[in-house]
Amino acid sequence: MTPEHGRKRSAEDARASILAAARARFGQAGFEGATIRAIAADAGYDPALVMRYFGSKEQLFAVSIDYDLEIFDLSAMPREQVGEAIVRGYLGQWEGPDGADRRILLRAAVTHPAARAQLEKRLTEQVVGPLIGALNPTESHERHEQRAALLATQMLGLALCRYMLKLPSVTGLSVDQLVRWITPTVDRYLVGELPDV
Amino acid sequence: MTPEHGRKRSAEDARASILAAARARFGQAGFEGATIRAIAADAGYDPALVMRYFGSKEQLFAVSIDYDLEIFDLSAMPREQVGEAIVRGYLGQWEGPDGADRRILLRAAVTHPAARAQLEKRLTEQVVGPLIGALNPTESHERHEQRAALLATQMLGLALCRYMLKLPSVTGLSVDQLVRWITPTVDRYLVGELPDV
DNA sequence: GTCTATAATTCGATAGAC
DNA sequence: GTCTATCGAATTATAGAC
Repeated sequence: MTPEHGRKRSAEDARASILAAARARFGQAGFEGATIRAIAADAGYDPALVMRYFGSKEQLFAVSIDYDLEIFDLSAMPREQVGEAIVRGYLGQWEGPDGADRRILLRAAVTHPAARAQLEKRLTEQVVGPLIGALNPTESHERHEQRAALLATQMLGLALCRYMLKLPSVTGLSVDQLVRWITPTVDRYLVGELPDV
Repeated sequence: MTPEHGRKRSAEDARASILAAARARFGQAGFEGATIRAIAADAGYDPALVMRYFGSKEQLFAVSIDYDLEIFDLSAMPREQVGEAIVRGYLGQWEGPDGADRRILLRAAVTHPAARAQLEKRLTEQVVGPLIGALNPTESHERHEQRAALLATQMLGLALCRYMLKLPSVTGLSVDQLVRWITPTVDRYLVGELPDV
């Protein structure tokens, strides 16, 4: 409110509103399910405005999935508590106000190549090195990737069942129950023994 | 080959070819990504034939995801070996020739309500009772559903990462490695101790 | 800057010839 | 039974008025 000069009042507002509406639509309906028209209607602007500001549906989608992922600082934490902190922090991110942003990426990753690539990149850059590498400094990079792979199957599976598919048996569990029961798995994948085959 | 009378030669053949092509397309592109035209082209028939045989895209999709799921007989197996048998059997189904059928359901479940409902129904009917209930006859039904929920997060997450997203770190693992490392998790979810919160 | 009007595709579905 | 032709609706994207 109270714009500086009345000049370019809703220019950035419009862009922000459209982007917010786009994230919501993409997150709920996926890339092909969401339409420019619906996004524009949600934001209260004309579909042509969306094209003007973002160029194309593809570029709007690219901006929508390109958000920063805050990573917890686990350096000052005892190794025994890292697993629980990760599970609880992960669930908190999905349950919180930024959960919609996460849903976009996971839902679209199943059908849209750009989203899939982004998810893979994020896993490599933000999990393998800073998290698993830091926890197991003496292990090989190959072993780090193996741990990251196992961790991904459990964590992405959790998000898939609870926030995408909304399976009643999974949504029926409390955050505390999930943390209690899944932490041992995450601990083992993170720093536990992984016997060679 | 060698049709009985030459009469109605490719009538059933056409239906089968179309259904096979539909399963492949739905599995790769999802419900909205697949088109009647592309399915017909793959099968070598006219798009109008697809409509004639299946009525609508929705009905064709319903038939495509309505396949029987062979379940392993675990009744005669020692409880300690059940976890490994499930993980290995599960991976075998996904890796085998029927893997395409599974991909349809999981991929479409993320965006299509009918597929999501079918997946949920299958989880309830084929996992909660016959598998987990049989393994833990003295536990409550609520506890059975909790075990099924945990199992679903790990198993669906595994399929998601390996066969849908094809994350390199996960596809880079061998079946034996996955069985070795994930079985302890599955064992715990199936029959292990789940402390109350 | 914002919106109207519309072009250009693409889709599912239908009617009807052969 | 199979295919040609096409309809009607929905979509992205563009051109241009105000």
